[in-house]
Amino acid sequence: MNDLSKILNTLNDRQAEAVRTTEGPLLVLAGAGSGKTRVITVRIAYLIAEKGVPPHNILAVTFTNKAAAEMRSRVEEILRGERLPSAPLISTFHSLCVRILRQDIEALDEGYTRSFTIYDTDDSQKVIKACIKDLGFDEKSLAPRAVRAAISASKNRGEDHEIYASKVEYGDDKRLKIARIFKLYDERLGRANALDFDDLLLKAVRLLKVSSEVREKYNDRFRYILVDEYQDTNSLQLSLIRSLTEKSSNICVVGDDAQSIYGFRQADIRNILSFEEHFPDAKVILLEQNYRSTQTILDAADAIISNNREQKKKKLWTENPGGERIFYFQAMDGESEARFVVSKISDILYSDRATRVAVLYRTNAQSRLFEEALRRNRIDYNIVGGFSFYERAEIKDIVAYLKLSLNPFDDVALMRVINTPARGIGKTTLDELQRAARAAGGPLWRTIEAVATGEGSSGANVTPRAREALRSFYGTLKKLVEKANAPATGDHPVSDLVTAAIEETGYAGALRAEGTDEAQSRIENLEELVNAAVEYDHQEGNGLRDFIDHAALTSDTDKYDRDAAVTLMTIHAAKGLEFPVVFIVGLEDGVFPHSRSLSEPKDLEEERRLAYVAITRAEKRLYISHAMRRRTFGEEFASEPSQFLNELPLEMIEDVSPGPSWLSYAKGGTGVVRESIVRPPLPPKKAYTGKTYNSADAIAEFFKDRGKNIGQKGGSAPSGTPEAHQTPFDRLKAAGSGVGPEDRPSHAAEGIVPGSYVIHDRYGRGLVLRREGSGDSSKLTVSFPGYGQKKLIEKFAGLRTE
DNA sequence: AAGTAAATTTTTTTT
DNA sequence: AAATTTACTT
Repeated sequence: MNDLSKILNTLNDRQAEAVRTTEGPLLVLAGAGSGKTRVITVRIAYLIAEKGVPPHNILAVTFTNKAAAEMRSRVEEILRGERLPSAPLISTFHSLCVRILRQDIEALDEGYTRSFTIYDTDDSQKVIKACIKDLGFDEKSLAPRAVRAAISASKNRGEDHEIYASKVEYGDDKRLKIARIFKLYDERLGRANALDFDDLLLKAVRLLKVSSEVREKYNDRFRYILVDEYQDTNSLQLSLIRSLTEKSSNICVVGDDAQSIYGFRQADIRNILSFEEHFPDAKVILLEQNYRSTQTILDAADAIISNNREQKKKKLWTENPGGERIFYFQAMDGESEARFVVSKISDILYSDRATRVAVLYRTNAQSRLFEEALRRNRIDYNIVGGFSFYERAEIKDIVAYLKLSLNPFDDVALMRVINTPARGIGKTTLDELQRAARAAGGPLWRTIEAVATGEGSSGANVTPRAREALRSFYGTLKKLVEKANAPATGDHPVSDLVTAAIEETGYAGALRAEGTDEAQSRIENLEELVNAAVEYDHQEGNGLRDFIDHAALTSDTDKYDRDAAVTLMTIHAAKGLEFPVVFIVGLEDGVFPHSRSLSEPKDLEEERRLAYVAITRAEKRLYISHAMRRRTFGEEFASEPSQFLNELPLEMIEDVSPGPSWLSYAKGGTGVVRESIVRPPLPPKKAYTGKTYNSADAIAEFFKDRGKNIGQKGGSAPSGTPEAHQTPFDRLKAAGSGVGPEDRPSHAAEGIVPGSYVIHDRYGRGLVLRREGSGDSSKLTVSFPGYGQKKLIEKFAGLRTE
């Protein structure tokens, strides 16, 4: 009996069926922790070893490099010892498209050549910014960022600028402008022989549509296709898959609609829900047995997700024991939350050095507090996301030189390095060059060439000094271009080219001359880049182009070290991973769920799925925490517990907060009245300026206020919410404004403190952010979803509390 | 043209 | 609070 059949025997019936169903369309609906990756990897091995499918006929597509790398190594593990004639292609959607386009983009006949450049988000935004400026539009009303997002969304729906323009409604001035920017942007990208991230998909899809020859070629090549995380595919990705499966229809997709969390990238959950319509005669297999988590954790996840309307009913079950309850911690502020998490991590690592812990947050910005706390305690950690190696300025500079050496028409790269290091080519000169290039309708490089060589008319009027500087820059770059394009016989290794870009451009020289610590660390980073190139030369050695593509398409997520004891990352980045111990932090309304998701029920459901993903990462133990106050943009705000907390059954939560907490309130309402229930109202934000309850003064203040409230007889319960029928959420919310249900004042006005909600006749429900003044002249700043922040005179606004 | 001070912005989530 | 962009000197 060989290894593979041994492995097959360890699979459950459903999993084995998914592996053995190799022909025709197959949808595997795989719940969290149901052994999805195992099924995919064993299936690939099965196709090769059992069915005799040549490996290069197999394509597996993932969303992230991390997932692709993981899959590759696990397939290798299973097939260890087998001698294979070729390797299956396991790739992300984006690298697959790059691969196709590098081969065949010329068949698209849109003027692009195989040496096209890839623009990252940053590059695109620069082009868009320039477009806005050149069209004479106002940057205030048309933020480059927002325009980029609109264009990207359009492209991900498979719509180019013409379709976008055709959908603009009459009189919609803003979209009309965006349509014009969109058009100009695409023209400029075309002229620079550049594709943005979205174009990679868009053009590949179009190429397969336009050229039956190319389509046939890849249909013949990829006879067995697998797609991971299918619930996250968008319409472009669906088109791509459909084009590639015209002949074989051996398409296996794996996913979980409950884990669809990329709607913001136009992922369309209907792709997985309608798979059987898109691919007739599809077979569907459900994987519902969870091997990862305790029953408690699954129950918690189920409790959250069952608040969603849109979902395919699935019931996860496990043979694992019930396990511990979920630990809950309420922190005073973000810092104390981080201290709690780190002290727990410290305990956990002390008792079991081999365990792995993850801290999961909604946004990257939240990582800082945890990093600081971990560093203070000298605990090593691994952070995923945020700033990646390839995003560092010095790395991007050198990569820009390298990109230019392959495609000098890349205007963005050219502008990036033309005066980096400083060569005396200033703003005046650059403006003039850009103007001239635009007038000539050609790339910047041509204009510079004309100025530097004196051949032809550049149309640019530059000072003699600038001309001299340009001549020298032109010479430097020209040499780099020649080196990169040297014939294969005298081939330069990539590392040589990288070194040349660092040294011969004067880049390293300028840094050394600086002599600061920062410059030193930049030099070290560049050394690391050279090391990466040396490594690359040893391993793959597919030339400079591949190296640069790799840099463009690699996010830091594949730097993820699966053996690290402590990992910090966003919930998005954690998808597909599992950890014995998980901390979900920042469970506050506005943070998680994110404030931008509160107004649309659709968005809120996606946040809920995100919560589901977060919870189901945990194997044995789960901590959830939130802070009462949090600093954002340097200002401190009162924050409320996340509504998701209220969706958890209280009996499965264990409170480990030091004093009374929201949870005590919530539980108190179920019959147990604790003495410590009464808390002071949260003072208006102003009273805090600079102070925290850590300082002695503030603690004194705390007790002073506390004394006032104890024994105070509360008024009637808020209208429409009889106490007996309060939901846990209502109870928590009452606590959220620092006012227990018993203590709520009868007059609405006095209940309006920052952090509480009010109802306005016109704007509806809003969150009170700030209160200024008192009595008749008091003003409130209230944030109304859909209307923004409003400043209201309390006396005239006619506000009601809930 | 380059360096400094002041003003403005930043936080979803990712290839 | 930190980082980035713009406006002002030299």
